[in-house]
Amino acid sequence: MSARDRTRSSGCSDVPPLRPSFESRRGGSSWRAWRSRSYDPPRSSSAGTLRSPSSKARSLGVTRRPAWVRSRGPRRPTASRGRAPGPLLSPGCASEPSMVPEEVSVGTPSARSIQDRVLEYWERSGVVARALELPGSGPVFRFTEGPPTANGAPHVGHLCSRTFKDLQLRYRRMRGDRVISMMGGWDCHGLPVELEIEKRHGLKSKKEIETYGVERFCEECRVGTLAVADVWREMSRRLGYWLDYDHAYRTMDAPYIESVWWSLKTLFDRGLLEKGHYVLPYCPRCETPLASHEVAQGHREATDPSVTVRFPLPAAPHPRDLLVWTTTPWTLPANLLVAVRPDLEYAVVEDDRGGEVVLASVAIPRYFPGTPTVRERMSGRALAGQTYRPPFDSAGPGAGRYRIVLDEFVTAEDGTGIVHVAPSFGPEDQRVGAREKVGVFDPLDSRGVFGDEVPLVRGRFFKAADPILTKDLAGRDLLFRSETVRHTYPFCWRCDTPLLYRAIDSWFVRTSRFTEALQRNNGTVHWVPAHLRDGRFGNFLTEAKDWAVSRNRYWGTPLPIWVCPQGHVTCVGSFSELARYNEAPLPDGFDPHRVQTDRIVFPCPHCREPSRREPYTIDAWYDSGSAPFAQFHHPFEPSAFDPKAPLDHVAEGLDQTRGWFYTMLVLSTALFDRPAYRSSLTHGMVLDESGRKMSKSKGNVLDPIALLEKVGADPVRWTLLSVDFTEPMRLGETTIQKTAGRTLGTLANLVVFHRENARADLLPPRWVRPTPTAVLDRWVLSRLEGTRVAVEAALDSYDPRPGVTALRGLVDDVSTWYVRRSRPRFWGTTSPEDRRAAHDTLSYVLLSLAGLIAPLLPFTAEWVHQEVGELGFGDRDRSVHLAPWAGELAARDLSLEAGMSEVRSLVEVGRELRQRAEVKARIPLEEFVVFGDASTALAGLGPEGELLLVDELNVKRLRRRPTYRADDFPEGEWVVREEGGGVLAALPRHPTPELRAEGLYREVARRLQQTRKELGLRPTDHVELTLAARGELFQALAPRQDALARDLLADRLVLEEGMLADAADVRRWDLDGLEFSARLVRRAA
RNA sequence: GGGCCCAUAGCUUAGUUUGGCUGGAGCACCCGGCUGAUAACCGGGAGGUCGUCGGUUCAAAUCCGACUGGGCCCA
Repeated sequence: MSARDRTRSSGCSDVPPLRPSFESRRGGSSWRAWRSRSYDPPRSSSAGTLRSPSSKARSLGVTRRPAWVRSRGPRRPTASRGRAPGPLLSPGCASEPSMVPEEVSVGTPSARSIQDRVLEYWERSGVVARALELPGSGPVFRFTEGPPTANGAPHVGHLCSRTFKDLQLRYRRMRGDRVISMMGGWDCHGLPVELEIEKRHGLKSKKEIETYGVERFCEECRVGTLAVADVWREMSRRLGYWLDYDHAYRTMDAPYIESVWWSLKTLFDRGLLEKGHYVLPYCPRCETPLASHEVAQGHREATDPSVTVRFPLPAAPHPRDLLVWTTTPWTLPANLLVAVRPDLEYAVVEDDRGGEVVLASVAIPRYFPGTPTVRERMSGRALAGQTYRPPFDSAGPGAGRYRIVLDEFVTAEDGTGIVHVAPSFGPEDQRVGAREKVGVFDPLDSRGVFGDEVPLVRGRFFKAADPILTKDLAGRDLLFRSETVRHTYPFCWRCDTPLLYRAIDSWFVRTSRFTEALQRNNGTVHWVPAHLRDGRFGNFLTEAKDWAVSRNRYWGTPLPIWVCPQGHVTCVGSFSELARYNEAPLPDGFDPHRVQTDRIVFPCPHCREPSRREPYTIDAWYDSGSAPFAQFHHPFEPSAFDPKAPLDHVAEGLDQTRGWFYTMLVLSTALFDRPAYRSSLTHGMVLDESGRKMSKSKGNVLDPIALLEKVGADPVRWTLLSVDFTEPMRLGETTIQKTAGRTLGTLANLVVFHRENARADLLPPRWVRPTPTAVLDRWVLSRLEGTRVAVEAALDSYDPRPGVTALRGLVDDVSTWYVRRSRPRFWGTTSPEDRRAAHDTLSYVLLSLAGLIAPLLPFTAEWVHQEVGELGFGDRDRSVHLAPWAGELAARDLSLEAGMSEVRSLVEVGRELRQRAEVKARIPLEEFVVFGDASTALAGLGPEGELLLVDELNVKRLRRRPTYRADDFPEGEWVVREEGGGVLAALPRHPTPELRAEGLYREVARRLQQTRKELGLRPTDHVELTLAARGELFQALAPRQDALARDLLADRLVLEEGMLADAADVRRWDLDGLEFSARLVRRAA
């Protein structure tokens, strides 16, 4: 099935209205039926979201406000208990005391249990597939999943890139963009796969592979390549990374390869694909050259020999030797020339055995401690042309060999300023050798082993030859100095074998011919972080070297180039073209991989002599760089691919600047003359918690699936979004708990609060925009809208961090101010209308918030959406991830937000004053006085603002005064807070006796409530209470017996002066010296 | 040797583009409060040479330069 078919088959016509409309579901039996459906217990036992209520837990919810208890309807049974719901009361009956045994959901579910429940819902209801099939009606958003190597296990770094990719995909889907495409992808070719198979069969070289059988080998590669695909899918599932894995593209599929062939042919036709014989990094184990971006992945610290060798000058009047420095003694048998820098000064220095040595003047201190005798000084130019005796005679005589030549590449920063040139083993060496026409000499075979030309080390691996050669030089008195050096040396990025540079036949993409176009195209890319564009990545482009794309290997896209004995080159760009050249149809089910393709020998279109395929495969990075078009089998099938349109977004780790980001840019520039992507997000490496790189040898590798399993996906996501992801970041359980726990925990608590309070009498959730009047409501909605704007701007600009900061602030404000200040409203202490308003506002805020966090925290968002929206995880069409992105959510009122900030800072001032006056919060004070500007700012919020302050500070009234006069607030009676040279606010030092009594009453009531709770009483249980107190406490309680009886649901209350005699059921308290005791028993029903 | 980036409290960070009120948060810590979000919530406190030095400026975490430490890349 083609991608196009997939898009068409989405069955979009039956997609329901996206925004769940509560109104349309209200009323009548459908509402009730829908609700009861929501009680269906989760099927999976692990999906229990809510802890089983313990006996203690069930007893919570004791009340001191009977009115509230009476107004409260039946609670929902806990889902985890799986019981059928009790009879549902209509809203009209809700004011009657419930006859249904109450069960209380206690505690806030963990991120883990939320995740389990949500995953279960998504999978049961097919939400993922539905989201991926959303047709979209907006602009096209182009995306390509960078194909991971399908046989390497994912690591935690992949969690990072996938979090960023997923949030864009979710956001764009919610915006209604047509996302092209969400296909998963697998990078199936190349050394990683081959290595795996080699290991499995103990194959150690290409020769052994050939013996084993190339066809068998490739077949095993094919089968083995997706061995860990399931691990990747499981990681994605747990992370909530939604991608179409059922239709993932695979770089080994014939249509994919055909597209790659098309691109190679296009490059070939444009003269950008050519064969050359150049010095390349070469892996002797894999027996193939590598590209520079592959080498860049494998530099490592290593210890190597550092030898300085005498190259005698036979023509000199005295014994005189050139001093030549190298860290690769094994290249010395291949030496053909020595190079010096023309304008550099060289010196002839007396050595300690009466001879002379030649080296750069600046290098003398490196080799001679004191002040050696310098016999002569000359420029490098003057040395040129002299011949020397090579350290080994392996290469034999040849025209122009063993001369001193001039070249600017020589420096004297290290070594002696005299460089040995082995044209087969270094890029500069090759250039110089070619210029001097001395030919090449390469004594190594394809496995890096010395052959007969160097008997001393015949059969030795090149690295193993170093000590033998060095020892031999020493024996012949040619070793001037022998040390070791620690430096970075390249190793094969897959098999960890030390690489060597050697001249070899290879096919090249002539990247160096279009570096300007690469830079131009890169210049249009929106990079996050921005500095990469002109910094690291930009610099890399200016130095782009030709790309060696051919590999002397087996399992890969075969290079579609056939050559005849006359040297005519035919590049084949499609399967049908191949059949045409071959003058016969291709076999059914043609597999373009090596064995079948290698068999095809066709008559050369120029001379009819047999053309055979160049026996190379290509760099797997070329495969992945082709993904944007090859996943669509472009240009062979009509598809959503547009040659003119770059991808809108890519996101990967920093290492991919050299990898996928680079090869995509090269190919898009060469093929389509445009950038490959409009925006690119790059994240740093993920380190362990102590900041070390994760590595197997250190044993600090975090398994991504285990991590998700343990702490949950959203905490991981939130952590990655909260830290500076552009730099290396530490990640581990502790970090995640610390970083993500707060916001996610608070949000979950808000939802639970909403369930336990706002929804208590079956007020339906509020999906539509409320029209608030209360100042708190207007304020929180304004904050919500501000947050929406910030999140949207952040996601639009591909850097989610400002949005994350804004969301964190909103959650904090809703919890610590809106809900806290609105609590009495929620339990109906104010008025039914106000209660409704608070409920509507909170449910609207939470539902809207669910939408805003949906791209970032898909699990939490779904849970909030389902819980607050009372959807019960029942309706597959009403996932938050099928809902559209919100437009304007509420009116923004910046002066209101500023005024509220003023109130909140005044509250802090008031609390500070209370603390200084040493009056507990529970004891009311007469008034709070505010002066000057603060007073004016407060006035802007009107009486409601004052009320917030009065309530929060537990004072009887607020007084606003334009100025402070010391006489009015004597120090003995007032505490004041100064600020900016004036007095900001004042608070009485002492409560009035009446207020103190009121406070004492509340102290006692609170402790008795606690006792109710401890005795396991339910909120509706009535009690009998006997209470005894002395002195001031008795005086405070005596006039408040009715209130106490009401608050505690005490049908009988006896208050005595004195203390109750000790007994098992008598409790005593001591309030700072004021004692009281009580007997509280449950009244028989 | 060249280039890019990072450095704010014990930890994670906002503020740096566009210089300006005593540099904000959260976690952890200490003290206190609340007890119908409770293995939660709230307040207060302590904790900062904004890596170091120098420059520009009336004014620098913010702009410029050098250095130190760390990360990455190239050679």
